Amino acid sequence: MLNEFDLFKDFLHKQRLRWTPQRKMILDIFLSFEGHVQIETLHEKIREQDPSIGIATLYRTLKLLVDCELVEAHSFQNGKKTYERMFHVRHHDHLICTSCEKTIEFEHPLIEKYQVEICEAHGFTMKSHKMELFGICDNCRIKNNTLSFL
Amino acid sequence: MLNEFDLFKDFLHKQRLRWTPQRKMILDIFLSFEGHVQIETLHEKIREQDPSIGIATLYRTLKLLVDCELVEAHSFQNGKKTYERMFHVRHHDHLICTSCEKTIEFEHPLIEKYQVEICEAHGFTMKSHKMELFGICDNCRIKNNTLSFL
DNA sequence: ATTGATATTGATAACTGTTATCAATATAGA
DNA sequence: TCTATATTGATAACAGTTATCAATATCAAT
Repeated sequence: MLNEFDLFKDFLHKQRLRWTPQRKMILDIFLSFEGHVQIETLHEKIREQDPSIGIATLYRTLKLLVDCELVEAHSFQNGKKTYERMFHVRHHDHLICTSCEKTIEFEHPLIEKYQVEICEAHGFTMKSHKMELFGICDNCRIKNNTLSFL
Repeated sequence: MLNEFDLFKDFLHKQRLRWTPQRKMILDIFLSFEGHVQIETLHEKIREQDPSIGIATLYRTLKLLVDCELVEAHSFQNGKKTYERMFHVRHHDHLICTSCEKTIEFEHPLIEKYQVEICEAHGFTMKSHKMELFGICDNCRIKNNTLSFL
């Protein structure tokens, strides 16, 4: 059974790149997080373990991990990128309460199917997708109704 | 019938901010584009009409337009933001090429229907949603295949 | 129309996240 | 062990964006 380390090693080997302690440590620490991770968060954790590792190496290694498709990069409004594990993780979407920020994860096979169809119809090869539904959850709705009498 | 200019004026007035020729011109030029517009594109067009307008004013005005919900800001991998008209525009989702960043807008009524169902099933009242499909467009796929023979 | 408080402007310095440069060092195949 | 070369950390450079500031424009009150 393949794991991320073997996949990364293979990838490096095929590209005639090298397996180094720094790359091992960065992958190790990256995998210790779940969901979207920021460079800053990774950098802090890495410094704890070994302050001698430079920030450039972190960026370089993440780029390699993206190249070998173990990791996906996302951009957000504040200009910072986040990195997300892509291997051995089941895809899911998010339902987000705009009032209390509670999030629920869900999957919907039919929606996934249509997404692929849409991509194909436009000549795209789909790599990933992101769907976020924003609304008001039961709790908040009831709370708001109650408060509106005040 | 309200238009963008009136809405923006109202918004500024309520916030005790001022209606200026620069703000008018920037909104005017922004509306002359469709879909996603980059700061750079706007800046070029503005310089044609009035080279004295500074880039800072452009950024400031766009921020105001986002605040009053006439415009939505998006971030992409290359670190640049794009701005999208949000008023008098039918809701749509995005298909984004991760290679050349081309975006295509689409709608899918069935997906919208399922989204509502999912929200209801979790006791949410849906307010809005965002769906982005990431992939490789035809052009980039062909280009990459060709280059891989070199 | 004039006034005056203050919001806005353009120029540009500063800032932030990321990438490129480079000399010293580490890696891995022979 | 040896050697070609990939990698490293420090830091300069870079790009997009935001903050600063003195001069100017706006607009409500007069």
